[in-house]
Amino acid sequence: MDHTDTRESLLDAAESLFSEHGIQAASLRQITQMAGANLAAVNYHFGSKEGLVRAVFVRRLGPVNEERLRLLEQCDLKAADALEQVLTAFLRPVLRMLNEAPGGLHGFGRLMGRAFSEPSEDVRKMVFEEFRENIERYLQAFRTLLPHLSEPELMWRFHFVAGAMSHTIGCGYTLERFAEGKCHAKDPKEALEQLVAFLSAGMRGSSRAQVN
Amino acid sequence: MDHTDTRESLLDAAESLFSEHGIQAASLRQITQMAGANLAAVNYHFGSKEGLVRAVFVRRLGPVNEERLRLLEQCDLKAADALEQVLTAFLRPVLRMLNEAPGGLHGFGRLMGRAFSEPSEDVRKMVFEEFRENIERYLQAFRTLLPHLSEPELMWRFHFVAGAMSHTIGCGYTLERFAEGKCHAKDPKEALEQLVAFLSAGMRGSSRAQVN
DNA sequence: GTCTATATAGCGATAGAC
DNA sequence: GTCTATCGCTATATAGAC
Repeated sequence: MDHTDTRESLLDAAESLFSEHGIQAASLRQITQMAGANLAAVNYHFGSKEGLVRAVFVRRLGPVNEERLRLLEQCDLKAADALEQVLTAFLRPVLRMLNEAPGGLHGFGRLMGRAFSEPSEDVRKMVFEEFRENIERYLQAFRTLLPHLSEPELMWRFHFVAGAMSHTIGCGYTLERFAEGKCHAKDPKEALEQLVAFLSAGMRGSSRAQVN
Repeated sequence: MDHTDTRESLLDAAESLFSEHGIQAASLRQITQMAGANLAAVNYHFGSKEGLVRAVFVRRLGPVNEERLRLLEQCDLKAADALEQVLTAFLRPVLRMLNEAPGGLHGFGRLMGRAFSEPSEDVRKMVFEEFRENIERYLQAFRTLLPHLSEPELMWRFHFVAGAMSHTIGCGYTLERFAEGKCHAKDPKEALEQLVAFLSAGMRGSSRAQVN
């Protein structure tokens, strides 16, 4: 079998099994069996299980984060709906990727939803680094659009944006379960519309709520 | 050692190690060693590792969810800040519990943040069931307060509320990392204020954002 | 109720033939 | 680049003495 074919088969199988069972629980034996490859192939191509994990994330997140930066540059920050434009630029690439990737929300989506809270320090660090440039550039855009927000408020609100996105991606099945057909968590257009409506209002909210 | 002491020690150790290493990766050997108990004690007291996992979640979530229902009943749904009151009733019990539990955000918080996206179907089902009554009662309150929202909009927005909460609880370290001291993710008062300000604005947002 | 000892099984990684 | 075979280790679970 060709070098590239085996590599890709291993990535496909790993993504699928990491998503379904978790990174820790998916064994190299299962992965290589599903990929139709030999057990030793993982260490040959990726050095270790850790290397395979990294490659699985980078393959999907690399293009998404590049597209995010491209779309952000195309936003008109002077427009009345600039906030909606920026949020859409942030959210659409990942929703599109999940819609196109095999397995979608039930594949890489579930894995992605767990990425930030993975027990493994190495995995979390890697995913965070993959997002660092996006975070800085988008924070700067929000700072420009919402100059009345204090710096901590800005950080918190971007954190909540990430939370809503992450939850939508990783826990869509929860919404489906209690919505009983009223919502379509797997429809990227519906998800994007609902996310942008909610998050733009949240970002624009007045600085302080009364909490007793 | 007394029956209750061993049981509680096992729950404490399990909570701590599940939080740090993940449910799958924390072994009964580590847990029983930390608890000062014998390896066989887990199977004696909880039947299996699965039974121990369930007991760890129920011990913390039971009281939180009861308090949520109690606080919801005390909300004045006719007040101008009714939405803020309801959101506070939903969020405060879990933030208080995390502040008081040993380890706080780095203990049960991290475990809690992963609960909805756990690979194990059994764990997810159990956690979801633990929340079912809360979800139904709070959805009803939001339905009353925001009658202009369509049913799917209501579901989506409650989903986003859960996402922001879950992310705040489980991924506080992410906020701390990129905020570089400007936010205090572990301060329950600050977290609650920021959450309520953002989420109440999001819930009140107009129905449809323009998405091109 | 708690202990030791062990049965049974799976894991990641690697050496070395082809 | 792919294979077989195996090393060294850890896991959950349980049987049976105390």
